[in-house]
Amino acid sequence: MDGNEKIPPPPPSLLPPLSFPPSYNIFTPISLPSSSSSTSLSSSLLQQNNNNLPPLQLPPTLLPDIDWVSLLTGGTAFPNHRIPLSSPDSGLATGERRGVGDDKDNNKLRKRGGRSKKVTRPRFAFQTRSADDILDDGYRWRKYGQKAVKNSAYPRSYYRCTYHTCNVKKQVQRLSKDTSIVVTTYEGIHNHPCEKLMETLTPLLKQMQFLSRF
DNA sequence: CGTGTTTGACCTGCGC
DNA sequence: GCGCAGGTCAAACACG
Repeated sequence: MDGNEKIPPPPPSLLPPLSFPPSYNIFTPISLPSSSSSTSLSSSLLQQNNNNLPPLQLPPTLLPDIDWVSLLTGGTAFPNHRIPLSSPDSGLATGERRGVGDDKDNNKLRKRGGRSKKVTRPRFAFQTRSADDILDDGYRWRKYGQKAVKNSAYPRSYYRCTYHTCNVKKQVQRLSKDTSIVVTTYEGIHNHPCEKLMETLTPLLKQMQFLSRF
């Protein structure tokens, strides 16, 4: 892992198109409440969506400030919309359980499941108008749960990043009031580069390095 | 066989 | 204290 690699921030005009299927529209980030449990977070998020749905389909020029360096090195793409909910630590919410390997020593008392009392990881959400529930963000995700949500005809799906040292999770839920809108909530920050983006960018960066010698 | 999905059970926090 | 709702686990299963 070399998140310290010096990757120059590519100018937006040189950015490769993200590999979103044609059905995707531009996403709209949603500011999450700064201090709340995950429960109220979810409900307030839905409330916002139901009552005050911001207009989607932002033109590309109005994309929110995306921190491409952070994105490529394992950070979040939306620093201005990231809401740190508590002190930045290793990132596990209270009562949350990691994989078998890292909690067997001193966390035996932790039980599985349960709602997180305090979310200590940065969370950010955005809406996507899409026919597909899962948008290809370049990372690999493993689904670990699905739950029916009250007052919603559609279940909420829970995903975890499959990178072995990465504990980023995301929730995906389709709005019942507007079934064309998918709300994706990310929790945590990737500690590894986005493979797909790096694949796309590597030739570009090499070319830039080559050209910069002249 | 490795990887990812499905799904019922289990656990916890919160509101009443 | 109890019930509900949300979040997670893990065995079983599917698929390439």
